[in-house]
Amino acid sequence: MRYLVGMSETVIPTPYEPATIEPKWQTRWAERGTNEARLDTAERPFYSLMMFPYPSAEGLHVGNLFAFTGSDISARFHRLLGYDVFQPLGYDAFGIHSENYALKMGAHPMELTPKNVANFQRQLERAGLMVDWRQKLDTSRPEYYKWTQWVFLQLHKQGLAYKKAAAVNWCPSCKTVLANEQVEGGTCERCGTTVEQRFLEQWFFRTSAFAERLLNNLDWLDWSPVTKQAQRNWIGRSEGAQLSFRVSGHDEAVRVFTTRPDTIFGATYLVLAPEHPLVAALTTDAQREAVREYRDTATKQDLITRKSSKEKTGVFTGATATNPATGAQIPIWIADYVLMEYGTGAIMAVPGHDERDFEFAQRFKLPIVRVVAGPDDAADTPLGDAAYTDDAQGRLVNSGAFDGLAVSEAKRQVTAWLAEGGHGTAVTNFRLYDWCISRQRYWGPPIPIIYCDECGTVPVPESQLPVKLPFIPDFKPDDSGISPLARHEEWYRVPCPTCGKPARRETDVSDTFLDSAWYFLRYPSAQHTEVAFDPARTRKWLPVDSYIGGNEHAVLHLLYSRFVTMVMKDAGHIDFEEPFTRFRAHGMIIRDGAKMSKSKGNVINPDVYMDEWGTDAFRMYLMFLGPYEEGGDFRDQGISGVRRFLDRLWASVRDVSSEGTPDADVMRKLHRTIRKVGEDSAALSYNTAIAAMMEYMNTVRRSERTPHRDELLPLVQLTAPYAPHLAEECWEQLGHHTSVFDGGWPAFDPALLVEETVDLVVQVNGKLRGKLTVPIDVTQEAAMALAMADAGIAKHVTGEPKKVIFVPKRLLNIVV
RNA sequence: ACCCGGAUGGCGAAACCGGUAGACGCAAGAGACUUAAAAUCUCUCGUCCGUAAGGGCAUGCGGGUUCAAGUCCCGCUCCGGGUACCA
Repeated sequence: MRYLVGMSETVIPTPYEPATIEPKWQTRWAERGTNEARLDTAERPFYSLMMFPYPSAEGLHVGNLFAFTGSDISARFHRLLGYDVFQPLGYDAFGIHSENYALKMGAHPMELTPKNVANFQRQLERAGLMVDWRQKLDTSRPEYYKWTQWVFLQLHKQGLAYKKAAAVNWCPSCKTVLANEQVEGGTCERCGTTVEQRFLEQWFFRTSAFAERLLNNLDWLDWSPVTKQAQRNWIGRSEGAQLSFRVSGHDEAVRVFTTRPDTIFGATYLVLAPEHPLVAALTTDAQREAVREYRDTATKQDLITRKSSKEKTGVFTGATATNPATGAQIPIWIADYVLMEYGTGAIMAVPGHDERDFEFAQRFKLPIVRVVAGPDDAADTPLGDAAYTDDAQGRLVNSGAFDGLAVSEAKRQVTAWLAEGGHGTAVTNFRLYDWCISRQRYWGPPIPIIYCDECGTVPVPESQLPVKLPFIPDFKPDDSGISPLARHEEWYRVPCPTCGKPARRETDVSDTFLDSAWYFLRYPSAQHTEVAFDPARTRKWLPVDSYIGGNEHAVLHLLYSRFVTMVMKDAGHIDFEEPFTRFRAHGMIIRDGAKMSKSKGNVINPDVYMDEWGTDAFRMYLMFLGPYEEGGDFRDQGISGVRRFLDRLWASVRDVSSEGTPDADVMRKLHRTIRKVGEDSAALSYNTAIAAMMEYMNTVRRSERTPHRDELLPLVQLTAPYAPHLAEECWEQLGHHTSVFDGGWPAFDPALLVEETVDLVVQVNGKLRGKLTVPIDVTQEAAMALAMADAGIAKHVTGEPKKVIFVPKRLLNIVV
């Protein structure tokens, strides 16, 4: 350090003051349009997307900032690599979150939301993100939801939007229908109230028709494996057979889905879901009363009791069916452990080889037959107190001609045999169901449909969009189960667009997930008023090159976005069917080992930390506290280390000299650091990239010389994605007049990475006994000779070595 | 129950393909500077035995493979997330 406090020269070190330089650069970026992408003329477009927040009144959460910063670093890094990076951001402002908050505060969402958005905007601008704010979106603005409604109409046009009465999850507290995804363990995801069943006419999208395609494309998408796995599980493909059981004395057959057609010889009864349409027809007079009673309890019961009680219940219908394999008459039962929503709503029960059927059969004293034997079982080995479900080892028994076959082979042969006899076919079944998009709420885009007595269901003509959400003071839902809009005749009474006769609007609004299922298509064209997305812009920027977000959206948002994109492709609006080429799931920030929540009082207000430490230090700390894709534990003390690094960088840049030549050892370390930080930044290993920069900073300072300009300038560039304000300021200090982000990424010189010597580890019997500094290309013989010349090593080697393992550049292991 | 993750010093964490376990940072201790404190700088810092040299033990637990295991295999325990009677 050369702070000469004397008469001739006084250099007063300027301390690093984020409070001064951060606003300075934010203003300058805005003035110069630094963060704006060349939307029409970009040569190497790179679309960097982060999940947009819903603007809560609490303001920006650290979790948001953690997510955004990680994406921002990736975007800035790509820009430095020479890409034209477009990084937009907006607000997912519609939806139950916002509406519930307004209800709680006694405010109106139409007034509250803009305030929350403004607050978020203020916080986000502080965060120093490289966002092109010209393209900002707000899903609750008519300019946006006009096109959300347009998206609905495209689906409707293709027959992919339909209406049906469905049992829905009804939250008596939120007074609304919930998607299955919003129900957690039978309770409302938002308020924890026990969910009930109700029947309502709902709009659905045919997501299930895309199940196979949604599944197959996962094979080639560059996504985080965890996210792909979550989607695969959600789509839930299973192969099996659909089989028919003829009902004795009736024309009907009961169709069942099974993944174990090989066990049909052990099917000793059938079970229908209580809601199954055949129940009434099959039930015998003697059983009618018992069945009616059971059915009533089951269907009226709320979902939590029905699904959480493991105890099996059911009732006999009095009817029997023929097992097509054995010819036996088997009883038909109804039980609520069979779900109407999955498969055919009916099963063949094989108690010997299915745990649930086993339990049920025991309870109701139904016959249990073994048709699969394990390697240690004989055909008549009793099953004991559990079903035998091992399909990898089992072989068929008591199954006529199929005895002895392994399960997988038996599945094929039995299915073929049954198909020949006209009893069924092989089918693939999916767990994925259609997406219910109706919400009986206020704060969402009205579904653009009109009901006319003459013309039926009429889509609102595109020219009449948007169907504006009116300002109504009584937006609160009530338990009538209808939308608040249905109380406003002046709004819903409209002439039919086709015949002009009096008609009425659909009063439901659509699910928030529809808003976010296409927003990435809108960003590049956010200012276009005539189209949802401009064809040229879309061709240039989409699909998204990099999408980073939380894995909590693995199955809903990401799946719906993929679905909508496929539909748009099929409709000819775009020429790709997968919206996100690369997706990475980031981790979650916890505090003191627990998720942050208001009730635990461990919530972090980013403003406080940005005030105290500066935005750059806060950003960098968030990235340093753990692996980005795993998250980490937030600790207040941890920030000081990152801030110290920035202080040191600042001080070194102040001290820098252009005279003389840089230190050769420092330069070697520098080039290794450039390579490491580049690789780690690309891989989202931000914590180790930062560690490498710190290490290099230490090297520079420990050389105890005035740092040379060439030693520090590249470090400033490496730091830029992480601490953009500081980097800009240092870059300017070092004599530049344009943005550091237009200065490129430093290249490393491979020649400087070549090592001449290496530390060779010497082990005796696998134990570390010494280290030798040897030429990089040392031979085994030479290394051995050097090792034996080292007394500390030689004393462990008694007699002739039995074996010597030599790994060049790494180690020598002498086995005695 | 099932499907994913994860478990490494006092703490957050590193460790490419099996090859020096603990990089980087926090906290702590000692020292320098200071009237003093803060800040800054330097050093120490897994653990046990030993004055030291040196040696033993250590990556949730128990086995195994290997010259060599945090890393691979088998069997568990605990924690986090997701799904949940999916036939």
